[in-house]
Amino acid sequence: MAFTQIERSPLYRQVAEQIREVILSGGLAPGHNLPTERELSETFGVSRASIREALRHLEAQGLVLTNGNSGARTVVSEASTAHLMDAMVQLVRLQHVTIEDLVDLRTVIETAAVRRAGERRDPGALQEAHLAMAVMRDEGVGVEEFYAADVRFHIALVRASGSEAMYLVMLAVREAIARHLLIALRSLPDASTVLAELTRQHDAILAAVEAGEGAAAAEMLRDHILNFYRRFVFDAP
Amino acid sequence: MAFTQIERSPLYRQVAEQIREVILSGGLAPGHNLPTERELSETFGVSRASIREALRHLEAQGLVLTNGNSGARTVVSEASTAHLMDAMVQLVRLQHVTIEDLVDLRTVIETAAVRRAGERRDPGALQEAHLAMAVMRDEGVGVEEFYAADVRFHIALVRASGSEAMYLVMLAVREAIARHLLIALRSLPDASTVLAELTRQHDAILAAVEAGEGAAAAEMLRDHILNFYRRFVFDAP
DNA sequence: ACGATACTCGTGGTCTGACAATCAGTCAAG
DNA sequence: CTTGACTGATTGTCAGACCACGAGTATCGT
Repeated sequence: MAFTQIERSPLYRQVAEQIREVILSGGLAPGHNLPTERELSETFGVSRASIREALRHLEAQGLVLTNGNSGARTVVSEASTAHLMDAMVQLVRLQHVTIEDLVDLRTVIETAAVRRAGERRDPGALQEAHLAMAVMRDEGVGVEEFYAADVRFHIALVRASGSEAMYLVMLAVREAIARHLLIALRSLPDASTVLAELTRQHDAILAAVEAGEGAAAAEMLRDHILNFYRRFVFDAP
Repeated sequence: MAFTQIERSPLYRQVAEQIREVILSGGLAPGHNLPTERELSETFGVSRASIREALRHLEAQGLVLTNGNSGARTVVSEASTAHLMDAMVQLVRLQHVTIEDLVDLRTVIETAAVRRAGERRDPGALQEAHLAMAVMRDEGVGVEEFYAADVRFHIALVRASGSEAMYLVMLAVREAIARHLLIALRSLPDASTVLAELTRQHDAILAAVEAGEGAAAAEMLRDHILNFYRRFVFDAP
């Protein structure tokens, strides 16, 4: 008695699974061409239609990418964070995760990152933060530009922590939050004074990081984030 | 001079995008049947092959799901975290993120979560943690079972924080780490003493949370995680 | 009247063969 | 040396067909 349930999965899924495994195991390096659809069709012994469905599956997972044009080979994709961000955005839009939760998570990750950034003082990433500050300091800056610079600033801080994982999750979280944040910023009555205040806080945080005072920077950052959301986002649905 | 790149996207992508947007906007509730492929083919004015490729795309994104068997309708999926986890696992396997980074992120999130859990003391989630502890306390428990219970324990702690976002990211991070952790556990020379030590630490952490001493729990948790990885994982590639 | 059996119909899964649009070469003409 | 046309290969798309399967529905024996 060692009978086991027969599992039936469609061909396209089996094909996708095999190709995925090869790519993840490094058997197919990023940037290289996949075999042509007709070749795959022959080697797997299934029709080209099934191969194509498998490729669409892999495409959605960000593992291969097609140029959209006819006549261009399908290629193994570079490791990309785009669909991680998509996945998170999706969960938010499906109401599985609330904005409050995301802001909470953002605060946790970002304060921890800033604390580390204070110890490392990565000049490259901090340089990027300074560039973003320059944009925000500009008097006549529009709300959209300011927001873009704000994201760059905060992302640069996390990147300065040296943790790729935190950086990734931050990207995803920011993307998921973006919509709400922009709405809040656009509906500000006296935008310029608020933006100036945010800029001052940014300045202080960045200075603390560069002085190696990570803990102080983290403290300011927490207030910076929480105050903003409490004042402008959560009350304005 | 305002030329913009001409964008050409295949039909299957346009179809997928439209359907995706409808689902995310709530126009198609989870659990409901999608129109049949032949109907979709007619309403979009494209062949069934293109419709199917679009469906494979959505399937990979976790938005729809097919029962695998023929003769079963395609259905709008419940919001699921599975492909968020997949996305993260993928990035790790493609060497875009190191295990050290993930452990770092895990520590940050988990300590923050425990701190909150100490304030809330969610009885349901803590009950789950106790159940996991019972398994780990069993003398004759195997390494695999212990690991599964360990994951349940830590996940329960994060869930007790009440933050869905942290819970999600923790799930993904744990999944991505799992492989390495299991290898480390399996290769332990004197497993039972190590497991007993881990269990004692778990006990102390859980007790601190239930006593409302979140900060103390967070401190112990940090040591618990970092010590383990330093001793058994990082040195044993 | 009622439970079991057989049948029909619609669905997704798969295949085939075809054609169009496009790209990467090659190669001759200016 | 550049330009343009030609060739072959590749992806994108289509129409039409068939199969396996599940859910009703009708039929039949009791």
